[in-house]
Amino acid sequence: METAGALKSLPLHLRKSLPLKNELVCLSRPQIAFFSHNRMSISPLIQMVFVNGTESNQPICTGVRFSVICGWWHSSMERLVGAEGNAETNIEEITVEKASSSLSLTKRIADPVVYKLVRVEGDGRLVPATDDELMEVENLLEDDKGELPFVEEHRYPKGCISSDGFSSEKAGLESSEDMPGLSQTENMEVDARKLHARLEYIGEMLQKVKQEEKLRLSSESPDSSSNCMNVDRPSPDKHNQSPIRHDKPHAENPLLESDSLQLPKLNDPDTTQVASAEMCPELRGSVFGESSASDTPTTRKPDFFTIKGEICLDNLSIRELHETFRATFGRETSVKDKLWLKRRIAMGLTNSCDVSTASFIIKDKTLIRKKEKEVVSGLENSNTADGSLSRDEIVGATSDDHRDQITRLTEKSEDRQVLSGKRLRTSQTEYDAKNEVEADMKGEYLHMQQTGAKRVRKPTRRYIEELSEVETRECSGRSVSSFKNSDHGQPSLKSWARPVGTGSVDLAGTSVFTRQDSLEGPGFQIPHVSRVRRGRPRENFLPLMTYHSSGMTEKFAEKVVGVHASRQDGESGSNMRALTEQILQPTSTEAEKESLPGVTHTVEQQQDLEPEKLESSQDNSDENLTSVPTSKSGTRRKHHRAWTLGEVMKLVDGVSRYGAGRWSEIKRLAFASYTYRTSVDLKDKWRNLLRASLSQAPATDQGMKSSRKHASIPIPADILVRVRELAETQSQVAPERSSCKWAGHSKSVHESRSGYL
DNA sequence: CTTAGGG
DNA sequence: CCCTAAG
Repeated sequence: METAGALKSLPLHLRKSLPLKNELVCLSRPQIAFFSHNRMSISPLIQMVFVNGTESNQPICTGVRFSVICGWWHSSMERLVGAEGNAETNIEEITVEKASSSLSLTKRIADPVVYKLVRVEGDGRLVPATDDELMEVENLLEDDKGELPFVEEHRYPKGCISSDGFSSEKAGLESSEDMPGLSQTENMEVDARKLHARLEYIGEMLQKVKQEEKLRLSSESPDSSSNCMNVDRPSPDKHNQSPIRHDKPHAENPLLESDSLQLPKLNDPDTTQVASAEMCPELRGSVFGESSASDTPTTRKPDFFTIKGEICLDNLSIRELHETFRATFGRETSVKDKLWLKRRIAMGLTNSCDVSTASFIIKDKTLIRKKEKEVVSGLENSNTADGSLSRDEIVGATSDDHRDQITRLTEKSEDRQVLSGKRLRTSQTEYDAKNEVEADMKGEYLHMQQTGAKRVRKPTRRYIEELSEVETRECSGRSVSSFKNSDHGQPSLKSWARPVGTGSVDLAGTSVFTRQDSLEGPGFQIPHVSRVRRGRPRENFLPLMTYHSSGMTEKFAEKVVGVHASRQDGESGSNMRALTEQILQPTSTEAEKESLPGVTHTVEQQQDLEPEKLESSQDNSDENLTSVPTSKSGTRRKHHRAWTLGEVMKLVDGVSRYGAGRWSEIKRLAFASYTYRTSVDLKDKWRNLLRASLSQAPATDQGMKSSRKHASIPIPADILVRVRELAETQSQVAPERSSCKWAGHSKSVHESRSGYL
């Protein structure tokens, strides 16, 4: 249902939505598109689908399947996916024999291509990408936007990409620059015009939205909402074949869409108010003030829309931002993060990825940087007078340098403070840490010189103890909020309104949260949907989580469980850890639920190489349950994944080939296809195997191998034997490593050592 | 980041 | 599996 709707309503001009322009060659013919991107972090499940939005509501989806090959993005491009309006129906797959077949398709597809990011489910259904996925892609693309030339809307089928046509080599990427196409200037002019048109359009949209909101606030008349969005845009670019036009018919009734779409209620006043109130207190005024001043809803121009062509995103409420977003990109968003929205819109409007600023006033397609004007003047000046965008800005130098520069120089602006605050803070802490380390090292060095002893492994400090330390430090000190934000670039997160500990943690729930409140104040936040903006998706936001729960967990543990004192005691540690997990559990679950409505978000990547038939079934079965590599949802414990026989054999094989201890190599070479087995896992498993083989050594060839109660995989004796043999071999080859290792288990280390010496 | 080891 | 210390 939703899927179909989303697909149908696809007049989405998503091209603006994704800063793909640098990386994505988007042709009028749908068959050519590629991701010339040297990144691999996007889940292979994310695919680009080009949709030709015809007025007849019969979109034709043409998809390019992207896959990760050798860690590079590579469009395998062997097929198009055609879809009738209803995405529920099975999608017939049309194999395309490269360039020639395009003709038939092109006939039907004359309109500009718009595209939408979707996932293709296992059964072939197209599911609109979640905003998370979108963000993922965006973040990716933002990262190295500078690497590629701006290639846009070539008219040539030349780009028809064979799977090896654009290898992942950078040389391949650069070649895109040489692609025949529009001259850059021409291209940009066109683009500028489009932008202009869009801008005006958006202005009016916003007006309408405002009016509508007022109407809605004053009288809950339902028909007003349906009317008000009928925008009669005086298209200013009649001479221009702007794609906007094609968006128009669909954009006429966005409200209807918004109701039917999967997106969370835009109309929910609670959402809006809460969000605006909590995230940007300074904006409350605009929200409320506007509602009170709603007497002439007909023609009065909203405050924020001061001059034609100038939009101040800063003053917009979430809802308005949503509308703006939709007007800009032609699609909905459920993201409630204002900063994000503003950035995205700004990106779309300025056609630039460089919206590092935090003040979003868009004028004439350029971002007005409030306080940075002087500083970045060079950059600003590079914008040509006619509003076309300078290449520098688009393809600009390394974005990070740039950004940092800006950031450092402008720490005054209120808004920006968060952003720069983060940066400064990190660098500060880094600095501190470095110093500390240095001091540490010095101390240790001295110590070593004095004693001349070997470096001794410090007694492991369990993490739970560290947490308690953190807490005490926190109690005495301060700077809680800063820490909280330290890992997400976005200052304003969704605040966690509802109590987390609903179900399972009832006991703890109350005391826990009151306590937390007393520590942190009401702004207790949990980074449940937070995105790590840069870098690969991380799985360890555990530090964050544990941080949040640190205070409570420990106290709770002490009080309720009665584990007392003796932090060194292992049991206490594990208990608390269990508690931690228990408490954290509902949180992440909730988070998942919230941001992935209805879609089975299988994070597990679909392997190109099917691991092995032995475990393939098993893989599929618990694929959904397994780990949580997504950047959000955090790290729950990895779902225990039983080692299959095949894996064990592979491991043994790997050890025999590369030697025990070369876990990373084994992982790389033998376990490349098993994403879920880390080198550490291998090591652990080997250890266990070793142990098993030892314990069974005396009584080998018995049938007892399977008699283990919960041995998920009864390791065949022969394998164990082989393990033992291997172990011995290894020990001979590399004695110090393995001999001590397993000799130490049964015998005293001393003994084995002497034997070796 | 990788390895080793303890839990 | 998870976590940490040590290279």
